[in-house]
Amino acid sequence: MARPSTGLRERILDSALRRFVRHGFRGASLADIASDTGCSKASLLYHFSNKEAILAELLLPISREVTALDARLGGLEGREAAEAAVAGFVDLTLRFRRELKLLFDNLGDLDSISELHDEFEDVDALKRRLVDAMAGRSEEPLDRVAATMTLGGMLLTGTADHLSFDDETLREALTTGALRALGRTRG
Amino acid sequence: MARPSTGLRERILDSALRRFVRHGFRGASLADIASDTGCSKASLLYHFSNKEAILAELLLPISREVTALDARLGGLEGREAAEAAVAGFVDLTLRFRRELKLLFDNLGDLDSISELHDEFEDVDALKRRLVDAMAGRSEEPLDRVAATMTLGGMLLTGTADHLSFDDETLREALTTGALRALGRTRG
DNA sequence: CCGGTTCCTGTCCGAACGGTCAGCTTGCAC
DNA sequence: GTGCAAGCTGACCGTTCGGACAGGAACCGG
Repeated sequence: MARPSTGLRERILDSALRRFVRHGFRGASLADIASDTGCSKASLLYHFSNKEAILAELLLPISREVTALDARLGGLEGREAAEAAVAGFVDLTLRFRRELKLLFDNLGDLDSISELHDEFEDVDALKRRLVDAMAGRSEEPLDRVAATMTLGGMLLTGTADHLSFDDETLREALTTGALRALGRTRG
Repeated sequence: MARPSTGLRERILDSALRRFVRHGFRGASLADIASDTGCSKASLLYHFSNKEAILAELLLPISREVTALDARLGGLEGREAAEAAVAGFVDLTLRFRRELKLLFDNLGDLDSISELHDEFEDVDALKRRLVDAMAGRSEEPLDRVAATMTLGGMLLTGTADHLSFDDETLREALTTGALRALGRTRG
């Protein structure tokens, strides 16, 4: 179970990510993560000041990427916004499959985690802006629902164990499906 | 907060559903639900044998409906299967918005809840069959990804607070979006 | 050989959890 | 009035959780 050769800290993050995604932040206990890693619970808390710090470190990279994507989309309108949002989100989905699910599945818990407040202040508002861009700034129900569907689909697709396709196939399928749902067939 | 006029049991279920959806089954405590309902924690456990029994009762109606839908789709193939799956799932989404999210968000916890085993034995397999039908029994990556996207979109849409459309508008938008994503434009 | 730092752990603790139980109140049948 | 069942509760219990802490082992510069 334990592979003492690699850094313990990295192995802790790896176990924690797996446990968090599977059982949720609250559902995964430090004892679980410790036994999965092959070290003691006290050892976790030597490397990380507390449980939230582990989550914060797992979400740090993707939080930066999501924020950057949000900023990039800020100046775009209509079709440009929609296509850029889809492309950007597909990219994030592929690069951070599990982290993305972790982020959005635990939205409710996040605002009680002070350490993450510096990174993204309001994840819910961020989500709304992403949906807004994906809908091409349209207020039409169909566009907004399609955008929400697309976002939800990405999250589910990223961690669906029954979708064992390689990255490029998945990217192609996600992009095509999203643009279709949004009524913006490619070309 | 408390409305003593209505039956306490119904109010408990109502509070529990809200709390479970917002914080997850594990994340919502009996004390939370009790204070939300306006009664004591002991009172909850007078009406329900334990915490899981509350969840079981909340999920009972939708579990029947999902199982029925699954059975109905069993004999269909191709385009028929896909369209029936979309129509059926859109219907479920509209009728059980929060319950549907509750069901799929807590898949991991469900198999440790013995009381629900009689209703649906393997929720994960059920989900896979639904995706299979929605993909029109196709093995193509695009179809399967689109089906997964559609399913994920329904779940997110059902509880998205920023989609305040009436039922018929939402039904139309969900159906159209799903069929588009699946490459089966209506007609 | 020695003092210090780094890494790691066993053990303990308070808080929060789900759940139990004796007992209180109310209402109703007789 | 009396007995009894239903509805409800405060107080309590065992377990599990996140976290604190003192100390051991290994390494290293002097």
